[in-house]
Amino acid sequence: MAQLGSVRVRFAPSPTGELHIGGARTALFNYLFARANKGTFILRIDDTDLERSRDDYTEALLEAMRWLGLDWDEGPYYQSRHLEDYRSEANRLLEEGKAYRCFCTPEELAEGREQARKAGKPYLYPGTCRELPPEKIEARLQEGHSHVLRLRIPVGGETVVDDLIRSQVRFSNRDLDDFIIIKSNGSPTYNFASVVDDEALKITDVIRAEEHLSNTPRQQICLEALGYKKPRYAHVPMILAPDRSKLSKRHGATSVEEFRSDGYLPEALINYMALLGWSPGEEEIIPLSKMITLFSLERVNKTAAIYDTTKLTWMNGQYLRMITRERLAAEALPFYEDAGLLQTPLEGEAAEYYQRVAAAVHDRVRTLAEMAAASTYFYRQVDSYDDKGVKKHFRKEGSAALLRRAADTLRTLEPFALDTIEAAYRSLSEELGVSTGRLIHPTRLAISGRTMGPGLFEIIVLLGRETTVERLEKAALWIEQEQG
RNA sequence: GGCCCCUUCGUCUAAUCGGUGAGGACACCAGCCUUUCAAGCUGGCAGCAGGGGUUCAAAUCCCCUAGGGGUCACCA
Repeated sequence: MAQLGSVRVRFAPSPTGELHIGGARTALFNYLFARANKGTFILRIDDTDLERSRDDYTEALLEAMRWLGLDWDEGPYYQSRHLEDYRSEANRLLEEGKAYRCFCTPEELAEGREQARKAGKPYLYPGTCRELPPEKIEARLQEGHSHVLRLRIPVGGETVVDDLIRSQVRFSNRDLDDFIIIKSNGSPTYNFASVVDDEALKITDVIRAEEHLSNTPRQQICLEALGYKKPRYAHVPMILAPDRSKLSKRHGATSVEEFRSDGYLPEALINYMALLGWSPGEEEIIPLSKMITLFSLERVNKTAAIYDTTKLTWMNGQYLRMITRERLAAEALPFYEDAGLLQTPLEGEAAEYYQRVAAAVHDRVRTLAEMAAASTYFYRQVDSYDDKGVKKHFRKEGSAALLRRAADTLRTLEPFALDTIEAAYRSLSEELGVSTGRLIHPTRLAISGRTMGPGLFEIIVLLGRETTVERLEKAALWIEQEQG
C-alpha cells in the first residue's frame, strides 16, 4: 500500500549548536520510519539564520550522524543555497494578494509587544500594514523604507492539524497573526522556508519534535496559500533534562559528541534513544536492524521523556560485552591514548599486549572511558594502594612475609603460565596453612593497587614474571616501612 | 498571560475494542555463584496526579482541578 506514494522524510537540523540527544532521536525516528517503509531519508540543513549558523556545526552534525550510523539517502541540502526559490514563491503570494509588504519597524513591533505584556494581554501583530493602499506602498518603497513580507491569515475559522501521534489538534485562526515569511534582509523565516523546501523535496511525512506543533497551523495555512499538497505530520514527544526542563548546555552531557567522548558506543546510544518514547513491547536490547522491522509511529507515545544516563550506561555495558574483541580494541584505543597510557600507532608486541589488556578488562566496565581507567596498572607503576584494601589485606599480621613467599615462588616457577601460577598459589597457601584468598587479595593489591579487577592469575600472566615479582617485593617493603 | 500538548513504580515503558494479583527494564536492597569486582541467576521494594461522573465493571470513556512541557521573534 505504501508502494505508490513512497515515503520521503527529512531530518532538518539547524547548524547552531551540537546535535543533542533530542535532535538525534528525531533523526533516528525519521530514519527508522524511512527504512521500515522502504522510503527515502533526507538530510537537510536549515541554515537560513545567517547570524547563528556555523560551518563547523554543520560539519560536526554530519560527523555525528555518520558516527551514529544514520546514513541518509539524499542531501545534505542547504537552505541557504535556495534563497532565490523562497523569494520567488513569496513574490507569487504577494502578487496573488496572499502576502503583503509590512513597513513596521522592529522598534514599533517591540513596543506593541511591550504594551501587550504590560496590559497582560497576548500580543498579535495588529495588521497595521495589512490593508495599505497601493499608492502608500509605492511611496514607502520610493522613500527606501525597508520592509518584510507577511502572510495573510484568514480572519475566521480554524486550522486542524492531523497528527499521526496526537490525532486531530485544533487551532482557532483568531489566535494566529500575520507572521513574517521574508525578513527585511530578504531571507526567509523558518516557517516559510520549511514549507517551501518540504514541497520541493516532496516530503510525505514530517516527523519532528513536539515543539513544532504550535507552529504547524501557520505552516499549513502557508502551504495552502501556496497550493501545495499537505504532508502527514507526526510530532514526537520532547526529551527533557533530569530536572524536567528543556535540554540545554548546563545539563552536562547532552550532545552526541559528548556521549561519544565519554565512551559510549553508537549502537548503545541508538538503542537507548529509540526506547525514549517508543517501545516494541518487552524487549530492551534491540539492534538497529531489528528496530527497523519493529518500528511504527503508532507505537510512539505522547509523553515527554526524561533522559537518564544510568540506563544508557547499563545498556552500553551490554553492548560492550557483545562486540568482537577486534572492534572493542579499536574503539577503546583512543581512550587509552587520551589517558596517556600508550601512543598510537601500536605495533608488534605493544599491539598484542594492548589487545590482551583490553580483553582482560572489558568484562567489568560499562564505558570505553572506564575501560582505560581500569587499565592503568598494566601500563604504569603502582604508586598507591587502595585504602580499604590496605586495611583489609596489608595490615594483617604476616602480610609482608606472605608477599615475599609469593614472590619467591613466582621467581623460579616454570613454566610461567596461567594454570601453573594458579597451581603454585594453591599449593603455597596450603603449605602456609592459609586460605587461598589470604594470598590472593594482598597479591592483587600489591600488583594492581586495587581490590578489584580481572582474575588475579590473568593479571599476573599479563604483567609478566619480572614486573609481578618486583611489585610484590615493593609492596612487602612498603608494608614493613609503614609498620615502622 | 493566550493558545496547544501531556500525566502508569525514582527513571524509561507495557497493559488489542473498559474486566489484569497493573507486566517488563534500569536503579536500589537481599541471596546464590565466586580469588576480588563485574557479569549472570533468584527474590524483594516501588506506580495508575487529585476529584467528580458514565458503567454490573474504569489505568482505559467524559468533565473539572492541579502539575509539567511547548509555543506565541525580522531563531530554527
